[in-house]
Amino acid sequence: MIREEIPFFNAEKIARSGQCFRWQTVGDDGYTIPAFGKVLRLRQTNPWSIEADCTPNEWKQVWRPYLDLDCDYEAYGASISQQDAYLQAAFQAGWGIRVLHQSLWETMASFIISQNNNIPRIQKSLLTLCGGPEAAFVCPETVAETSEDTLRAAGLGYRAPYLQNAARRYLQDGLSDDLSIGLGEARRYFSSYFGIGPKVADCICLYGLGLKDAFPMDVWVKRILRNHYQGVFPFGQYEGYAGVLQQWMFYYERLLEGRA
DNA sequence: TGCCAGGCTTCAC
DNA sequence: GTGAAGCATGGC
Repeated sequence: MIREEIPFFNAEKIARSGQCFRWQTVGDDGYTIPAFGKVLRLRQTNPWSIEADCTPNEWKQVWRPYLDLDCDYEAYGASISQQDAYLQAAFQAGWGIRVLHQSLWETMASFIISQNNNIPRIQKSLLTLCGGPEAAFVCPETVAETSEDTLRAAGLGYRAPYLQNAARRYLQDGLSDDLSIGLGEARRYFSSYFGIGPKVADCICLYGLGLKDAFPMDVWVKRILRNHYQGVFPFGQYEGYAGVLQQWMFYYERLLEGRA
């Protein structure tokens, strides 16, 4: 059992932040977290500490990187302009939300399915595809060989061929979690997939590759930029971590609308 | 019941 | 390059 104090971590908000779709709640303060073929049981014992049921080695090798625990999120928050009342409020509301570093394939598949979709339905489709809440994430080999009709039956609708195509290219191009690539090249590469556009490509860069300059613009974020930034976010002030701010704003906006 | 959803492709202009 | 239509289907 791991017991650790973490200065900036809120499991409940992370689970509701729309970056992962397979976390399950257990009781009031517990979560089962499937990732990288393993399942972690994690409990938030108070606002600054957690318990997790894994070995110290697995904690260090798998879960600390996945939860991005070596990154100083307080410093990101402290850098927010005092003049930016909206972003300050989003930081307060999103306090404890870290940007998960997920497996590349899981991120690709999850966010291909997410397009023009709602979060409960994304979760349901992934549950069906993976075969259970704690099952390993469906692998690209399986998706590549599954019939399009079967994928449609999992609730993917018109996204079924997009996912199948992505699985085949992932395999053909020999992708893996070790992929090392810059943001510009990654955006161009993933946008070249049939069914992946600018938004999903940025989700892959941010959550799957840990490129924190990626800034996924979905309908919520576009609305925020319209209403609070005259349509243009000040990326220049937040070089290297604008994607983290995007995560807090996304969560905050949905919280205000009663959706988080 | 109708609108919406962590958008994208296609086609007209 | 920009804008609108069409897409599947459950959630609210």
